[in-house]
Amino acid sequence: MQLLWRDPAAVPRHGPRQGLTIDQVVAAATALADAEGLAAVTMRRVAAGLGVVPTALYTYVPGKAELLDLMLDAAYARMPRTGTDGQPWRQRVAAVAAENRALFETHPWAAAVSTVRPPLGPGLMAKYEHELSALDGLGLTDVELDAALTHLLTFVQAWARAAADTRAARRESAVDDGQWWAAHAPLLARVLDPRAYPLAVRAGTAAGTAHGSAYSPEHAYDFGLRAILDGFAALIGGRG
Amino acid sequence: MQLLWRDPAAVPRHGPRQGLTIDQVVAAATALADAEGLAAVTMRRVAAGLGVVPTALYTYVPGKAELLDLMLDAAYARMPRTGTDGQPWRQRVAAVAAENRALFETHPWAAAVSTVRPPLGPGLMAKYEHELSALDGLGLTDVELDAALTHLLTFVQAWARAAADTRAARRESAVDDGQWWAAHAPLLARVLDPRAYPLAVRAGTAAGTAHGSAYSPEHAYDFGLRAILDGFAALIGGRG
DNA sequence: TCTGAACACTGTACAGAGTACAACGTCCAC
DNA sequence: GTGGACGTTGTACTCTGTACAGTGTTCAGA
Repeated sequence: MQLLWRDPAAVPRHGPRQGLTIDQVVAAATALADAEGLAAVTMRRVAAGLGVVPTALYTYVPGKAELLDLMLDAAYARMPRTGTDGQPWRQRVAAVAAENRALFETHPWAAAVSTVRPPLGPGLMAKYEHELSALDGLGLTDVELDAALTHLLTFVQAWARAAADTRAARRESAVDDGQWWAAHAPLLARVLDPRAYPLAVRAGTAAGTAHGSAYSPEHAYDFGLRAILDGFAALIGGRG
Repeated sequence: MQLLWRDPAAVPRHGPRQGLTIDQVVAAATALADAEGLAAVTMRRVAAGLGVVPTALYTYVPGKAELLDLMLDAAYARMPRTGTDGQPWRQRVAAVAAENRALFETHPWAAAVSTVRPPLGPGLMAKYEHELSALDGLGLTDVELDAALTHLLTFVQAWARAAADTRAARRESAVDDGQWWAAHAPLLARVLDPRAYPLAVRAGTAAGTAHGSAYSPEHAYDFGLRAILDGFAALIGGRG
């Protein structure tokens, strides 16, 4: 908490000066995560990138978990915030979703870090304030405001995780979808009996041929966002 | 794949008989995950529970990832499936959500394992077939059917992850919400200026006092499920 | 019935993770 | 000037997944 807000009360008076700053540590870790994924962010590698021994980082940060918190709050702080005053509410909410989607596209690791007991820092606060403003003025109660935003953000994060997993699976399996299908076709043909699973085979085939693969992040995002907007519309409209 | 379907073509003819079965291995790993969480599922501990050396497991399973796939498919297969024929569609869909919620409550680890390129085994197929049937007959296209189910399941899984994280945070932080709040109150009061973050402070306070904590899984589930059902209603109704 | 290949299982080993701990050197307040 | 506080380092520990060589067991074919 003190770290997140860069509390001046936490800086010591005695001793040698620190050779680095917290922001340098956070920036190095973020660069590593952007380039090679969250798994590459080890204390050893972050330290090596800064020309320092691993345990030296522990004077800047109590542990790895706190470092991740700082990375996330800093990423929140850097998010571009679109001005959508005067636009219809559906566009405003869609813009919030798009901003979060963009965050997860520039920082795929951000979708993977846990967000409960979130990093209550300046970046998150600014983000929260901005996103609430997009939902304000629709006649929702404060509690509904918070719940609606939480619902929207949960969706975008879950989608981003799925999309990232899809990319990762595609990359690391070294076989593309066609080869994978070809390799498993004999067993699947024997086992996926349309008589045993009529709906599943029908819907699965339809989705697969429509999207070109079993799961299409693009289609899932469009469908999900539309469903959420319709759900909000019912909540607003139901009030008259 | 062959493992998931217990393909008889994969059993060898020569050599000594195996002292265990795949199902025993999967059951031991599942019991461990249920009791102590996914992090406790290490090859060493699973092996120890079976009275065997860690590397012996590699004759049953190519690696840890495949073991998790098997655990998940087995859990899917064991899910109780409610019969909801004849009920209104909102109840049918709510029942699907409740079944998945129950899965994540008996097996919290299931929410944490990645589900893209999912374990295409008998358990998943039976689950998929059953859940599609709850959404069938509403006039949706096959592609919409799949997308709607994916959307619903994504929500329940994301919710379950958040709920599990909430429980974990509560447990391991050793301080309850009141103590945490008291410890950080001075800094927060200095830093959370209502003039800087008017909406955030207002909505955050409202949500916090309404639920007794910053995030209420129960409320998030009710709100989210309702929003999703309303979204589906718009999709169905918009067709006439 | 005997033999060789196939296989299950064991023990050892390795690289890499987070971080605790003691030692060393630098700087400020008195 | 000096004592104590602090930054940084090197070493070490436990734990992870799993590769690899070795040992013993079992079955198919001669």
